[in-house]
Amino acid sequence: MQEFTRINLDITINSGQVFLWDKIDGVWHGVNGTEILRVKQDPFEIISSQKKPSDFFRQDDNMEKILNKISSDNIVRTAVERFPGLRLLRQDPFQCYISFICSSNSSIQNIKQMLKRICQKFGKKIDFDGYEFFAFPAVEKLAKANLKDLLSCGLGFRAKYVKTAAMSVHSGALEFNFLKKTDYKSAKEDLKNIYGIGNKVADCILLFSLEKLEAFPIDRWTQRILQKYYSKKFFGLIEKSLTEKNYESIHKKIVEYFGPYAGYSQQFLFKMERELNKRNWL
DNA sequence: TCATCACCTGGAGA
DNA sequence: ATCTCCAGGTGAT
Repeated sequence: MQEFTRINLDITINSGQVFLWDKIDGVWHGVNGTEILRVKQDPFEIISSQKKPSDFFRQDDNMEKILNKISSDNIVRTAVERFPGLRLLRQDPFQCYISFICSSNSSIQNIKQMLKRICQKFGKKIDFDGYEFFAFPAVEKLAKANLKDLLSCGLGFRAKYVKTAAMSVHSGALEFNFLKKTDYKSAKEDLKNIYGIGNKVADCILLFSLEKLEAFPIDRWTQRILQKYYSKKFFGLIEKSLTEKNYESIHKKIVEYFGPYAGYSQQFLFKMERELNKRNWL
């Protein structure tokens, strides 16, 4: 196996993309929609509870080409050299959608807790690999959930977002399969019409579950990164607050500069900066 | 259009 | 111990 195709599970799973993964007896197990995945590092092996091949790790991406392309930027190249096994993931869209709605103004620990409780309360129990798991709930389950039950999962003010957002999917107002096919800009507009979704959350959903590799989520960390390493390149944009118009013009410049795989660039930069400022966020 | 603020909750630091 | 502050934002004013 070539070095650039080698996926590092620890690094990838601990890169802020997913929240429902645990290492059990040295083997990673995670919830992806209705399936449970069991993933071993060496030799690399993915087993799904649904006994179907999984493309969760985007094994179809041409990493040689992508890494080569994004490495034309020196900072990104450094990050790629440091974390060559980092990958974007291809998540179940509904789970990703709800996960990042829950992420607003919260910490990773807290997000994990909320999502775990949501699964336990609303998801189907699955026995797999000798362990007990809870799948991510069906759309209908969350769309019809009581606000009270959602609150008991620790969602707080996000409970109403989750309920409403699930209803939008259930009613057919929002269609993930359509968003996958349509272009970045219009998919993003559709997502942002959902109660509880702004620019940052929309970009996470687009990048992590809807095949939009040019999405570049800008949060506090990304802002810090842009200010630290790219203040000259994006002069006049990043020191302002992230207003609606400003976010859009930054993103435009970002795609101009980082290219069509800007989302991959973001993931590497993000990982490097988080690691640099490492505290207790695992 | 733009800045400020409240918001559930849990953990860290004073 | 109790309090304040803040965390990978969003919506309302």
